[in-house]
Amino acid sequence: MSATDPVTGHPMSKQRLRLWLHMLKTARFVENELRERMRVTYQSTLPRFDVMAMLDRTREGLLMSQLSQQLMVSNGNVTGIIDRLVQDGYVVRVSVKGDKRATLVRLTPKGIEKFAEMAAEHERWIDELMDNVQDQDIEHFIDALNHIRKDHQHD
Amino acid sequence: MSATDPVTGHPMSKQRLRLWLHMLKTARFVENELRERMRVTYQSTLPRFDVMAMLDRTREGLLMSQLSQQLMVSNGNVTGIIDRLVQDGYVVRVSVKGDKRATLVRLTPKGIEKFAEMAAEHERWIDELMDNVQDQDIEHFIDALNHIRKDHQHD
DNA sequence: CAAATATATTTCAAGCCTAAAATTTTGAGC
DNA sequence: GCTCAAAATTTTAGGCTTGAAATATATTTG
Repeated sequence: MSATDPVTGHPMSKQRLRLWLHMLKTARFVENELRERMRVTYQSTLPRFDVMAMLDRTREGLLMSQLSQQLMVSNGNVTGIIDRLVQDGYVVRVSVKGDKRATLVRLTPKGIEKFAEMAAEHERWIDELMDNVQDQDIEHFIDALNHIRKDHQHD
Repeated sequence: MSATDPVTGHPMSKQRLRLWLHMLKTARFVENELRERMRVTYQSTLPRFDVMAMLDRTREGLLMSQLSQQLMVSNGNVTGIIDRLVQDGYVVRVSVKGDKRATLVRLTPKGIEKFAEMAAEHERWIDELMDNVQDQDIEHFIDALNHIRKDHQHD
């Protein structure tokens, strides 16, 4: 039916499935930790943090469609998250002159300041959660991850 | 403040953050693909598949609390997913004699059959999505993943 | 045994997420 | 200018997810 591992004789698909399950479990573990810390420390969420991170990298602002594309989430989803960030005063919607359909979304000064604080803490959390991963491993690890998406995605 | 990489001079925390972002992106990509295929092919979802996979491994059934613990999701969450699986006739709730608080959850014959079909297809999907990952890499990859959870979790 | 505490589960409110439909605006082709 | 397809966004319905409160039962302790 398909390729088998020359050493173990197991089908490759079983190995890849095992890899995927481990990856899922690890990602879930880290995400659960980060979510909880975001909640307790900042009364915020990971999706909100992700959106703010994108906006922080492009201070001129981003279109709703650019946001959802970059974050790999649906359009409608971003609408709700931005609604709440606007309510909290971290983000503003700015109309795009020349195209009444589009909306530009930007961090407010308050949002920029808050994000800086959160990002620094977020980085410390990751550093702590991953303190078992040593530098020489990291590049190989990232290579392997990119390998998975190669041929499928173009970012 | 913290350790720096001897080669690049960058703080380790930046490297780890980069690793985490790549991992998140890759996991999200695979999950999005799988979700879509589950939806189109089986009119089902990944969370339902995960629950059925757990139940398939323990045919005598599992307690709600065991399910939520193993899957690393909340109690209330599992309640809803089981509700829908019961509606579809894939799962039954069985009362535990000797403890009226607890509920055992089991796959029905229909559920067992359906899961076998879905699992086979699921494995093929993973195999296809990860066809860039070769066998010699996989064990290192899994090691690195487990390294992250080490000292934090005990499963 | 009664009271308090712990355990198993469900319910609830709120946020996240998706696909699909609806809305509004833009841009081509006529 | 009109018509129609494409584009940007929001809305909607339904499922997933959480933490916290509620419910019911079991166990421990005084």
